[in-house]
Amino acid sequence: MGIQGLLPFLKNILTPSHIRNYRGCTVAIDAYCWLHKGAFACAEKLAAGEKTDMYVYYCMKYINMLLSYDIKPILVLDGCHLPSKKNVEKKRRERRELNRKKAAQLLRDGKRKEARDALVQCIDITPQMALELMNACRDKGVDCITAPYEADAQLAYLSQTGIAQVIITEDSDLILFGCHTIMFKMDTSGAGMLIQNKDLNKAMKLQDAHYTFDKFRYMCMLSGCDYHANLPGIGLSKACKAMKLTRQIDVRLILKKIPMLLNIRNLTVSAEYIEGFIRADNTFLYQLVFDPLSRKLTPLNPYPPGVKAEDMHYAGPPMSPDHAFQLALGNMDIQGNRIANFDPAPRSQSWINDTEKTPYLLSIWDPNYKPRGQVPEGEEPTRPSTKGKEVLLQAMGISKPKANEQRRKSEPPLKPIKKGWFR
DNA sequence: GTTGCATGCAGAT
DNA sequence: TGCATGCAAC
Ligand SMILES: [Mn+2]
Repeated sequence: MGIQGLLPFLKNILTPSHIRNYRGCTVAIDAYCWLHKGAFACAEKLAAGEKTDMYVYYCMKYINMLLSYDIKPILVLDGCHLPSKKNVEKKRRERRELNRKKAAQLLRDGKRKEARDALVQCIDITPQMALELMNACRDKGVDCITAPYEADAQLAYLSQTGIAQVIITEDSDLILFGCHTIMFKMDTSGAGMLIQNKDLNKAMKLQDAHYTFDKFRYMCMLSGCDYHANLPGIGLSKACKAMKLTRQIDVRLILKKIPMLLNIRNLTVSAEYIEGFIRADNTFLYQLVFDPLSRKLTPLNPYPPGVKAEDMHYAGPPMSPDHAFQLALGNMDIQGNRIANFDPAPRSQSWINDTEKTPYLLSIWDPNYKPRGQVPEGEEPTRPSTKGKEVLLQAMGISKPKANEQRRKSEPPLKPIKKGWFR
């Protein structure tokens, strides 16, 4: 459910943009956003259990648009359920169940229109539906990766490692996870609203010297997040005020001072609240993700000294490397059943000609793949200006290059990757 | 002004 | 997977 009211809170730094500004770049997609919207196009059939692939076509409409702008899409899907999110998932299940019953009653009353509206609210995206979309994408040479846990953290990892220059989502949580550049509300034409991590201090109206990304994240968490409730009566505005008033950096001390900072007498911050807050913070910082290059599980950010994955089961219980890899490829469902036999190896044959100069256009599973890196200062890139569509498609193993295509010289390297440089 | 909660909604004909 | 909006209450 993200952070309630965060996007309106950030309206000052949300800028209209178009995905064509990222020609030649890689864009990672929060696939379940599209899947859920696409499922509305065929809600009756899905609810009735009939076969339909209308939701696949809905998503491919976006994919094809991205390809038409010479953009390399990476589809990112949600994986296993996160212990930290137990409450939220329970709420969602109850909501779907409520709507299922409501639909049945309305149908008995003969109110077909209302019944359909309720029915629409109880459909769920199954792993089989996600697999159908992955197959359709792979037929077009589009990379897919299933996160070990939340797609949120996986997308942030792709952003921070310079694999993806833009993240496409509808979920405000992605901002807290530390993505550099996010496009919200992108329509089928490619228009959307862009937000950049480097602008967050402006939204809080804090000077650079006093701003830290930690403060921003604490502000959001104080107003309530999927992993932890807010303090009663505290929303984004008051949380922002509190974070502006303190120069403290210790989370525990900040939390204890909240009633004083906001001058709220009958507000107590229990020890349980503080410990829950820290677990939630660790879930944002250290949730397990899958690194496609090393093909291993890794925390989104490096653990502090002395901390191990076993210490943070709530941020994703560790799983075996092979399990994580097969899950990432979409070959294994979250229960551990084998559901496909996709082998990324053959794709490395698409390593030809100009892809030596653009290894970031290869499949992320290709041994020769290299991330493109960060766009300097988070600006919308103007390079490469006219790299032909043929190069991208060719690199992705789709079409042949034109015989007399004019070639640009190799581009200067972009800013090297430096994880966490913005903190 | 800010929060809390209930309600409606996402596509396509 | 999520957001927007309206309105009552503090
Ligand atoms: Mn989320």
